[in-house]
Amino acid sequence: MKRPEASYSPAKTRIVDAALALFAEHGVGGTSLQMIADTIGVTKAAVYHQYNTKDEIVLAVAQVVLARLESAATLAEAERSRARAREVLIGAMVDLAVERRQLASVLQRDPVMLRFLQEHEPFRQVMARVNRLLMGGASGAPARVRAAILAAAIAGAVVHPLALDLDDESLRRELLKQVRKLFPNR
Amino acid sequence: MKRPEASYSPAKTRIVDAALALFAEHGVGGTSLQMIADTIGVTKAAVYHQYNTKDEIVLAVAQVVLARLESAATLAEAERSRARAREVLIGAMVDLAVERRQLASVLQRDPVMLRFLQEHEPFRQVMARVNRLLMGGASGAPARVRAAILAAAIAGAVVHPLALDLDDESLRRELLKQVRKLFPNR
DNA sequence: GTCTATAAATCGATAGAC
DNA sequence: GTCTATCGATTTATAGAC
Repeated sequence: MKRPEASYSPAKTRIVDAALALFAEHGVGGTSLQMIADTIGVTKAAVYHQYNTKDEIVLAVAQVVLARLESAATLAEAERSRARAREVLIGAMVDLAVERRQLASVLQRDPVMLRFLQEHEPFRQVMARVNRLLMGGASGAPARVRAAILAAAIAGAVVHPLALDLDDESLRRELLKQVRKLFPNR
Repeated sequence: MKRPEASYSPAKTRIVDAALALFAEHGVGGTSLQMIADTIGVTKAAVYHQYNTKDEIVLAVAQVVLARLESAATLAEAERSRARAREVLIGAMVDLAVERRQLASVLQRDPVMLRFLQEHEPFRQVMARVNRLLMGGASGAPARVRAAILAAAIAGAVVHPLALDLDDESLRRELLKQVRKLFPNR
């Protein structure tokens, strides 16, 4: 990922925030620069002054989203056992997903964003680290499917209609509790 | 949902098939009628002769996708116990998701499609039946979160990068096995 | 940083011939 | 059913003033 030099100007921050909200609602492909400009109350030209292309905005949004995931991965990798590492990462992923529900949604569900993550090497590396941690040392079909379920469940459940009217704390607790059932050893 | 009268002409079938594939790759919002026309080798006007608006195409795709889910729900509702009904539905959902992976993906993950499902009453009714079956009679936070996890995990895991190179049978078996762990009583 | 103005391409959608 | 041709709106993107 990018260095911590990723300090954004107020203008850029407003653009990224607006883009994230719009991406969550209309999808990346269904969000135009005009919509972003209207949301923050400026013209398209002002947006283009900060980001030269739409792809750069998608990139910036992806960076914000993945930065927290990466720091969670780094924290998890510092644990002594693989089981502890996985536990820490899952906890962080649940916290992140619940705290900013639409953020997780955009990251792991939007088709355009998923393509972006696969095509940009820095993102792929973060996802590879996360996947390795979730699989906990194994590499067979059970571990792969379990990791896929974990990632999909966390990102998907928080924006499911059934979870919409749950308060954050209830959702966080239940999600963490039930997701732990997926592991055999307890 | 619509009556079984939903028999499509060859032309309409080609359009819906192409649209489904493109929706999965670029998202609904990122797919134009030109892209659909190019994929099946005709002009936009030919597409418009079958469907008067883009929304009608999205509707047709949603109908194809939800028709199988609805028949699975009907089958499940015929079971005697709620536990059996849930079991049957989950089995059908896993089969459906694995068999046509991108189909499940588009249905439950695309932001535009999700909006569509919420705004059209017939779709909402099917989803309400599915959710009721997944919750198995309960209505509290645990049941809600469990149902949300189930739906998100099944639809999301089948298109997760870690599951891409698994053959259908392995994926189906593991997914079903692990998803069952979410239930306390066994 | 933000604006007006505009270019060039593409969007969804329609008319009418075959 | 499919085509050519076109409309008006919207898209990404740029030039240049303030």
